[in-house]
Amino acid sequence: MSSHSPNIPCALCSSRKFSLFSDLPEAQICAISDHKNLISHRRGQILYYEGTKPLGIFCINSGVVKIYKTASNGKEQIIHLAQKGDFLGYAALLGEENYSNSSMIIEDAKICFVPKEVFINSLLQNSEFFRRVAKSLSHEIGVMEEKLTNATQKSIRERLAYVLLQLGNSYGVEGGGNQRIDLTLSREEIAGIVGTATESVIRLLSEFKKDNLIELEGKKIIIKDRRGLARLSDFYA
Amino acid sequence: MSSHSPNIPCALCSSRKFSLFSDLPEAQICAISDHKNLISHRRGQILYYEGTKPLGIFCINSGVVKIYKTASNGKEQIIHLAQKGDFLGYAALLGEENYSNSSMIIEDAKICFVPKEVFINSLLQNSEFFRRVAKSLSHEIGVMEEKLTNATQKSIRERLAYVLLQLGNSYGVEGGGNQRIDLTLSREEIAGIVGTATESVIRLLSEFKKDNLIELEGKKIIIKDRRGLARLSDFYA
DNA sequence: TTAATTATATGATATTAGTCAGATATTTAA
DNA sequence: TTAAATATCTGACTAATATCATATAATTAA
Repeated sequence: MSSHSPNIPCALCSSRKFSLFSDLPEAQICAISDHKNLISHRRGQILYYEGTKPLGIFCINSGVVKIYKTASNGKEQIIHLAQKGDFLGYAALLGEENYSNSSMIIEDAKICFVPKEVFINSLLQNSEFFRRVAKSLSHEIGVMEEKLTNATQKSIRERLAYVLLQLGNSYGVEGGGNQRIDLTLSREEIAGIVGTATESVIRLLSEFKKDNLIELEGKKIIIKDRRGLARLSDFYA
Repeated sequence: MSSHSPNIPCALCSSRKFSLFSDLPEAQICAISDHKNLISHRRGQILYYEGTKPLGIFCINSGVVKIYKTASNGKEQIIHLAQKGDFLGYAALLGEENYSNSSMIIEDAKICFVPKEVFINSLLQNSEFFRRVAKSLSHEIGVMEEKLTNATQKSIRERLAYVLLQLGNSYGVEGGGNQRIDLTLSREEIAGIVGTATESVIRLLSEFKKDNLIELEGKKIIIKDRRGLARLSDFYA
């Protein structure tokens, strides 16, 4: 399923500029580069499972990964979609806990694995790097607070509209005045992001289409009216 | 409203053993001690508001503080109840962002304020301390993931049962085979923790009482049947 | 103490969203 | 290519929970 690719050095990595590694000094980049492992993954592959022990961190070079928890009712709550430049698993590592979530490739990906010791040593040798990692963790907490508040205080319609806008921001491709979400998600996965039933997503997408807010082309969603969605999402920005 | 108390040194602080400061070396304890400020707060007082700039961190010596976000519908989502030994505001500080939430005293409290520079210097001078803070941030992320998943995948009844069990764990006083939650929360605040309407909390509490799971004495809740609540919460532990 | 305010409680109703069932479309595997 | 499996869609129904209204109790202020 997964395959090792030519191990391009971090110094030449095209996604590094998007990542926490972006300003690391030469020496540390080399140390990490020497110990990392670039692996190609196909859609559907699991990167790690909730409850298992983290042995290092993952750094996404390309592709998209969903981070999710499986609820007691069997449904997936998607916490986050991670892409190019994002780090995965460093919270579990720094928290000295097992993974609190699972992760699965949803768009073919190339991902580097950096062993725990190498990553931790980099942090300890470079407090500026440590600060950036802490900053990222802290930011994540604020994001989660926002998600929790939306989940409890907003309707499914509002949340779906908001999710579409966010997907547009992260994966949108402009064209003909519209914005095409260039990411293949099943209705069930969209439901997992919103935190609702698959049928509800299907119904609401039909409704949004009828109201000329979006266009549907199979699994692809094209946003036609961002303002309209923003109004619906109760999120004016 | 608030008053300065005799500025007891951190070295003698009774709540330090519960906090991230617990294993700090003597020299740093003194540095912090020299710059901190112990202030007494009454129920209802605001410690800080969402959107404002953090100037330091708060360390709770005694009392209880609610950390919450105000949703666009005006309702409060309570993120967390903080007590003795808990740190507040360090995520915003390390995230170099304004506060992502507000905090209000709900049980008269004594709280130390440690200025930003003093706290950051301690982190940079002591990487073990920095690691503990990062560990705490990381743990918090896992907790928030769990809360989000519960919010989207569980019913209000399940969530209320679970919240009562948690309040019992944190503020419970055993007696007569029962567990009294020794914390005054309005029904509205409980609704804010669960993420529901006040009337729903009132109704469900009445139902739990009818089913002999709890006892109600004004605002105080006595848990009579932890197993029953655990079963109801769909959380078997 | 009394009045005013606020919190709690309960009923009635409306709305939202979940579940179940069946039809069609799409994807995958033989 | 065809069959099987899976995903999407739609309708009908149900259940959960929010909202609104009103009554009572508790708390606060005059």
